[in-house]
Amino acid sequence: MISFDGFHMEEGIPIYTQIVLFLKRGMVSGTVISGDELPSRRLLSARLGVNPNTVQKAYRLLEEEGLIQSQAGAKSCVVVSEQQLHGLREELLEGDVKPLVSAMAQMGLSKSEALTLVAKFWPDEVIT
Amino acid sequence: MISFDGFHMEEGIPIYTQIVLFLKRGMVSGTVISGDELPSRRLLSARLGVNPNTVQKAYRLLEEEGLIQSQAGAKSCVVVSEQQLHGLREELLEGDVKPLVSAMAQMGLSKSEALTLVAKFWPDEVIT
Amino acid sequence: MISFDGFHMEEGIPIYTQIVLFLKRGMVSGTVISGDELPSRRLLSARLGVNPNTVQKAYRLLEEEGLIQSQAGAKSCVVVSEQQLHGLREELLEGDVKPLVSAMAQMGLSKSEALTLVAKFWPDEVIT
Amino acid sequence: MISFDGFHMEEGIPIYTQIVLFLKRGMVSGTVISGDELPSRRLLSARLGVNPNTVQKAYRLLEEEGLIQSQAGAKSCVVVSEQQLHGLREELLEGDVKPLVSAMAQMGLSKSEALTLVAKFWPDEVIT
DNA sequence: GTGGTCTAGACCACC
DNA sequence: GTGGTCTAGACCACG
Repeated sequence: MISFDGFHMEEGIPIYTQIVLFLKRGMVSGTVISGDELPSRRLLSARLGVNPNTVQKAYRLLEEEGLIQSQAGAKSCVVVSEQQLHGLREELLEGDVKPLVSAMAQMGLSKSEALTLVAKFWPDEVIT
Repeated sequence: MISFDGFHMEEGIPIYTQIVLFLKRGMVSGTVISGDELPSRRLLSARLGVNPNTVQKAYRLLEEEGLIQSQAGAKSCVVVSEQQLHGLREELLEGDVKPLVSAMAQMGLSKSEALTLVAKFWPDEVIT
Repeated sequence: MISFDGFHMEEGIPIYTQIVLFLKRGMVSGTVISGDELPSRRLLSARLGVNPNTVQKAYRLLEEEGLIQSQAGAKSCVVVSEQQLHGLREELLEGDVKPLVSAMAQMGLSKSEALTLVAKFWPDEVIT
Repeated sequence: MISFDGFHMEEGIPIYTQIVLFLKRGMVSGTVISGDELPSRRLLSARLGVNPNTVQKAYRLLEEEGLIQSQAGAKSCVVVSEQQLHGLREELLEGDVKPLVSAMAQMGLSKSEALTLVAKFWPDEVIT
């Protein structure tokens, strides 16, 4: 069962989009792999404090992309190919980094200032 | 008169929010300073291809934050204190960098991988 | 044992409702009479290709209307009085004919056009 | 502006389906013709006592069938070709008459009994 | 004022 | 218990 530890809601972005992104990022990072079971609509909606339909919409979008499979009465589970993973990685990096770079450039930051800032906000590396 | 060169719309974010952010970023970067005149609602809406009401909403929000002043029959203009600028800078950096760091960490990237990526996406420095 | 020959599912109407209607119509037509045994939930669900719970719900509704009787460990059977039959007939005819008449009137058909259409769709009379 | 006089809700059928059917029947009858304006989502939802989204769903389905056109900020209006009208007529008659015939046949009525019943329920012809 | 989207709660059929 | 659908209310961008 996929845990949603580390998930935190962000204002201004549709919740179902945040759920979709969280799972896609997990797939790219390898913490979410093919065969993993997704929490049910009810369980996750209770966990996140949102409506079951919001979770359902996220799952439906992922299913339309072919990243998960759902069957009535059975648990939904992840089914993602290596090829899809590669595409996902590109898609996510573009979507995350480009707006940041655009915003920082608009704020007049130089490349080195930007890198320093990102480094500053990066959480302390944990030795595991 | 403030130019909106470099402004480009992004899907999924309310347009008035994008206008507000563009102006705030300009203030932080120093390209938008106290006393600068804002284009009229009609002019800017035509320039951006959006509805005048959308521009109006952006201006209203900025005025409520005390960053611009509007008077009937006169051009709106920027009025931002040094103190406000400092707060703005923190607010914007937090809002831009934190989600990126969060997203990249979720994707399993290390700090150095993230920095390399940001550097890769940074536009070539222009000698002006 | 009541046969469900001639039963066919219709989309957009709850299945349990269709089962209830099928049996009520059989009672009105005389093909289902007091004392007739109903197929077990398991048997009928297999026969119709639906879930046993769906059959159970249909049987429960009929029992609440006093049209059938169920006893633990025994076959359910039909128990319907002459008075109930009369009421059923009115209820079903109203429920079936009124919407049709309403729909056809909305479509601008005259009474005679409507009758011709019904006649046209009526299956060929079978000599038995 | 299309009037919804004569519309009455029926239990057990999705409301948006009833709205779609009402309009389709109007098109077939000629009371709803190309160019007619539809009431706005808000107006009709208030008129019928339902949620604006329910009306919107009906309108969206009709638009996907190419029977009406919607534009943000403008009234939705009917655009239906002669060819579509012919197909609509067949579709509606099938959908209305077939279930009735099926139901009456299940109740053991003969063709002539059925016709008599339909005639009996038909509203008195009005001389206009 | 218009239509479009997001979030929400209840019900249904099914395992 | 599961996923799917219908109805509902608030917000957004737009004319």
